[in-house]
Amino acid sequence: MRAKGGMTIGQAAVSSGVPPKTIRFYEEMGLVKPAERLANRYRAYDESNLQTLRFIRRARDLGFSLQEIDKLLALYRNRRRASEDVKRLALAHVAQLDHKIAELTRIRDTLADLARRCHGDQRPDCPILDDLERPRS
Amino acid sequence: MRAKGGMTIGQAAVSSGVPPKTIRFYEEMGLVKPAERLANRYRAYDESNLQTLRFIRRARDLGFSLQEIDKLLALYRNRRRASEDVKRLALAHVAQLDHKIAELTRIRDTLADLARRCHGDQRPDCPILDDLERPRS
DNA sequence: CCTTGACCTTCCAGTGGGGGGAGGCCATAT
DNA sequence: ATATGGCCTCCCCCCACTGGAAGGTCAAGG
Repeated sequence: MRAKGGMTIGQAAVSSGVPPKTIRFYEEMGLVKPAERLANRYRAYDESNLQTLRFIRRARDLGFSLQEIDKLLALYRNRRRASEDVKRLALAHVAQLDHKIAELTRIRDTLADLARRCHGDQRPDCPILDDLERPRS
Repeated sequence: MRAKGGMTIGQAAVSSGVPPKTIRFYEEMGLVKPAERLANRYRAYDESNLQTLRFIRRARDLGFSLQEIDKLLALYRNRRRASEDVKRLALAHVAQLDHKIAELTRIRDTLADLARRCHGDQRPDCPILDDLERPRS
């Protein structure tokens, strides 16, 4: 079954860190181009495909969306890219992250404060429920 | 159409901050009990329903999942609840938030560092793409 | 009386990023 | 010959909604 540099989807999954289901999903979404097929219809992957999958995996770990990754891949493959374009994408994502972190932190502090003021005993009085119940103007 | 304390789903939506679609969704999910119906099959809401919807809205704003809100609502309605139980739910959620914030912050710092080291000009060299390309052990 | 427009109703589909599992083919080891 | 296990496609599920289509209901205006 195995050609010289070829591997099945399972091998590619182990080697790239992207599960088989997810690889098929990326193919269906058009994020990666359809894999070559062996005579038995099994998908075949080589080092080049693997590199792409690892790239995607790392980008996902850094929180990029699949849309953003699509753009990153285009830049990655374009030898005449301007690093300016990559940097702009990255900084936009940093800004998104900052926004999300700020939002979660605000929520976290509010909730921690409410919890701090809650006795946490057998009595029913609870500032947390009081807050949830209180109508907002 | 309007009974004394009754309002339509649209009025309830404005007054609670929960959109009509979402109210129906909560009903279908069993998070709120099915609304009373008028003769014309329109859902009817009173102050009590409104209080529940505002409670849910606030809890969602604080990042609780619908499952968690279901538990919070049960505690809210139980006059013999122990504030301990509410506090435990809240602190578990704070812990989740802390975990998420730490993760996002780690990603943010990694990405900001890569972007800082990228020239961001017309040249193709880019530490960000270099990082994404690099195989992980 | 009729139309318009703003409501309301139900049902279906899609979002993002996959996971689980059915039912069937293929490859290898016993 | 058969038992495993990997691969194939296909469809459904998750979360928490959101949008849209098709149709019922109601008040106001001409």
